[in-house]
Amino acid sequence: MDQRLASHSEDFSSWYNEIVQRADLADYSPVRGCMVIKPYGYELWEAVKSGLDRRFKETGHVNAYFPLFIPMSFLEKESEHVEGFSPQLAVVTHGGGKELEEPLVVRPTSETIIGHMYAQWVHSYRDLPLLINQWANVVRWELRTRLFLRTMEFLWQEGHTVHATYQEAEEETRRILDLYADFAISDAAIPVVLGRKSESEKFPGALTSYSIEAMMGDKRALQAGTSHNLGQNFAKAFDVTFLDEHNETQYCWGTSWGVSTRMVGAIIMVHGDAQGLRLPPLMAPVQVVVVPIYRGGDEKNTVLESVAALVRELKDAGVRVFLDQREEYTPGWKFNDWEMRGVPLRIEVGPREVAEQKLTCARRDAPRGKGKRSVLRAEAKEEVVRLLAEIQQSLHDQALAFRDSNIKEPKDYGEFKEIVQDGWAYAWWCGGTKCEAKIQEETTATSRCIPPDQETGEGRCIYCGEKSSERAYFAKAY
RNA sequence: CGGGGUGUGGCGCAGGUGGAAGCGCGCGGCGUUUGGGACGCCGAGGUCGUAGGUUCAAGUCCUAUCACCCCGACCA
Repeated sequence: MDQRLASHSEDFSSWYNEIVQRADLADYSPVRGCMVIKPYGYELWEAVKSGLDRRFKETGHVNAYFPLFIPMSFLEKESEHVEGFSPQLAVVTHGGGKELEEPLVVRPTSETIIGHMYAQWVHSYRDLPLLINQWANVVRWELRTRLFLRTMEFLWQEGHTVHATYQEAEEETRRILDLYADFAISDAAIPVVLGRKSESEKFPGALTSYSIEAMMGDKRALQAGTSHNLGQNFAKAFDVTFLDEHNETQYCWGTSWGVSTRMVGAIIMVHGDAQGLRLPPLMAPVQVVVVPIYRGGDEKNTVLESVAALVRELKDAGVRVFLDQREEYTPGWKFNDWEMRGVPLRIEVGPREVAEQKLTCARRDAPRGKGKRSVLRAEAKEEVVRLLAEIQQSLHDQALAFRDSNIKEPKDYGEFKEIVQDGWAYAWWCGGTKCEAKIQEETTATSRCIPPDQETGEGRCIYCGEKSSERAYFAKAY
């Protein structure tokens, strides 16, 4: 096998496809567009899950599970929703050897079936808010797929809440958006921008959609999470009503929000470099790999003994550490292998280290060959914990610097067109669907989101020149 | 669905004008090795995407078909 990886800077797309497979994250399935998530990749997903799940619980949400199959008629109850999703539906028409009276849709998202249940569960303002999340798989018949970024079946969480007022629903939508951003930034070390989606980019059936957007290593944008204010659309379609304090029947106000296995793709594409993955310590299945180095049998015993104590000590400190004792590979081979798998910190222990009571630590976030340093054995625990925190921060800072240096504010449309060929544009925009469609047609870039709380002001739409009160990010997106 | 490309051991590939299926990596065994992708010897592994056709003879030529990948449109 050619041991070099496709060029990160020149062929990002191939680099991504190769690294996903070579780092053992996922594999292609026999079914087009689907993927097999391998243990190392699944551990990454589990890190995403636990980071989010903890935050959901802290904000009062509980988990539940709704069925995979949804009666076709449910989808049809909300017109924008069915229009948006019908091209992407997988439909079961037969079961038990017979044609079904009503086809069952394999859920592309669960607003409808959850709306149906909520109609039965909610009666009084005292039942509100209802804050439920589910971890599930969904299916969308995508035309063009890519491991983790867009597969026909993917794993995600979908939160579905109902509230007594518009205000509460809007607050929930924004709370979750902030929660997503906090997870992305603090845990995944991905600096995201957040904001409102344009009319054409919003979720089918929503009043308002918000998203977090991240810049990948090739400067394209990736929507890494969405939060929708559904208004009363689904409540009206499914008759989700409650009696308020004045004994009057009201429709509930709903939200829904999701983050998927795509987040794993984002982690790969934001942090990866020419050598392979670079995982933020908080996400990394293996935070520290220990590579023992020895020649003869005597050395081996001494080194392994020393290393065993080190591993125990780090484990006790709560560090996810792996001892690479494989006999069939040389240390050099292991260095490359673990660099490709993105392990944040590598510790090399040979006779030299044992004799000097030291460790050699190599940071994955530093340029290749530059991150080695010597650490006193006695200070191993403290140093490792400190280094991991430093690496977490450094990966974030590198991604932030990269992102910010590739976002530019165009003065005119000519400049805009150039900017979005290789970066993001932050530009005044009238918000018009026509302008956006034209921009997409001429540049293939789309609006990513309109940040809230932007400095107020007035400008001219980058495309049509009309007076505009808001700016939006525009970029080519995945 | 439009445009481009590729199908040959597990992976990456080579196989002008038809004439006994090869190379590298990986894999198994034995031995020597081990501080940035070690080496030697032996060995296993392929109905050349599929179906037709031309021919004494097809990986190679013709026809059809399928799959996958890349670039767009749909999308988390």
